[in-house]
Amino acid sequence: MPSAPRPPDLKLTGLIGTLRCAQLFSGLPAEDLTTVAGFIQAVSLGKDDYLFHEGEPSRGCYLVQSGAINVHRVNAAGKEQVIHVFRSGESLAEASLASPTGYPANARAVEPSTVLLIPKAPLLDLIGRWPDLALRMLGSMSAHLRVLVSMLDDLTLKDVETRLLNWLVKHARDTQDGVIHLRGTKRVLAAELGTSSETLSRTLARLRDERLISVDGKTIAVHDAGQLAAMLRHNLGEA
Amino acid sequence: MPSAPRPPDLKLTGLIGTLRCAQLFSGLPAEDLTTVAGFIQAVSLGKDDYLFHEGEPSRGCYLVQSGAINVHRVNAAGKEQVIHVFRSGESLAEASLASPTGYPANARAVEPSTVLLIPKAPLLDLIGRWPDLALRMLGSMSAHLRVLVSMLDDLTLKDVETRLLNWLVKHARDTQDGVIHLRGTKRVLAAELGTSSETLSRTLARLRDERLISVDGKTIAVHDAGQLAAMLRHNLGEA
DNA sequence: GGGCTGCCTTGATGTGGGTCAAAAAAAACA
DNA sequence: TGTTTTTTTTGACCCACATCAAGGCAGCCC
Repeated sequence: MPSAPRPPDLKLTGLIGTLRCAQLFSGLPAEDLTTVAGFIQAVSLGKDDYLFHEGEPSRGCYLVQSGAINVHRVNAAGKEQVIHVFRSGESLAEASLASPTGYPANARAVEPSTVLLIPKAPLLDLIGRWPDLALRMLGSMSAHLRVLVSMLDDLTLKDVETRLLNWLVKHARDTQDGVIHLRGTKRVLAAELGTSSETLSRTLARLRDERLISVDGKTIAVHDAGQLAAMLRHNLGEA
Repeated sequence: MPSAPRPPDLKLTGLIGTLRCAQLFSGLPAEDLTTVAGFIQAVSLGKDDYLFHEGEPSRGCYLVQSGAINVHRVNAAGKEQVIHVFRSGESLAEASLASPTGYPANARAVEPSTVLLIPKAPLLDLIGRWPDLALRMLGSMSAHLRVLVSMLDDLTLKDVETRLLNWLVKHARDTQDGVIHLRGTKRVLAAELGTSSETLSRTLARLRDERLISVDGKTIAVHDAGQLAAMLRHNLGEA
């Protein structure tokens, strides 16, 4: 886990910019922002480097500056279950701050990334001076809880086609033209859906053959979101 | 959701006792405890009464005083997925405090219960004056997160034999002689394990043929819990 | 007794999807 | 540019499990 040293002034300015954009710190008075920038540490990760492992005592929580961090568990059978992929501006591992048992999962960079480590002690200190921060952290954790809860929902959706439809419908809503751009590889998406890249490939092909979507590299175009949703409802209907 | 009015003085004393025992408030100075007791509201629930439903705007978070509250989701296919059963002293729905989308799940009393509603506004106010409370709430949420994460682990325990072994080992621990008495039919157990009664029957038969258990009606006798556990570990080992 | 009605068990069959293997396509690198 | 490396796609195969269907076995009540 190498950390690249950089000219402190430039670094500081960049950091403050990043912090200002993160929902965790937006609205924090400039002077506090500088304080925060003073105690955070930038960490550079190469692809597949681990940021932390399950059970390790918590050093603090993290803010993704660039790249993508895959948070996952390895279940007793040795299979990796993706919990969430965090991208720039998102914060992770808040849960570990107040937990005696260390990090609850593993975190690994899916691509070269830089992450800001926000050490535990000064952060807890800052909460005392700026209680609003606690609220934001609660908010952020409640979002994570929601992610987990929705994963549970997804996992109880039986077949891969249904899970993929669900994913497509959900993500097509975030765009206006129904064109979804994958940020990671398809293998990562497959893992997120709890399947293999082969099966994902086949399922996408099936939907393409039925003219419901078109796929080109990392771009998936949803032709008719309504139709997909109808198909999803239909799949759920018989159970 | 009827709330029973009671003599204010006695009520107050009882409340403060409850609060002092809850990990959320233990250690809070007596005067603050009184403040809290002043703004919380007791709610009495009959069996199967709902405390809140998914999506409802948050009134605040809750502390179970007596009884048991089942927090669950209903997934798209209409199946109810239990997230956790909260019992006296535990707090729930902290996540809803900082979330714009209301409660993330449903909560229903599994038996007659009394719950303390801690209204949102004054609680947020108290956090400002006593930041340690925020930490405790973070801690409590991180515990909830862990529960969810361990549920994920269970759901990914792939085959039925493994899930059944897991169930047997867990339940055999609650008895001294290793004899488990089913409370529902085998079909219900099958549903709990996420399989069909036929497959459960076959799997039980297999374990019986290997002399690991014996089955007679609603009674399952585990001959050697250690051996089952070893088998479970073995199943998990290769994958 | 002889019919019901549930639950459990066993057999036969079909299929979703995981895995191995290898070709095809894209990206990365020299 | 060609060459390696990674990703994606396809094909072949297999297995765990759901599902359908047919008996056993109880406990019922008439």
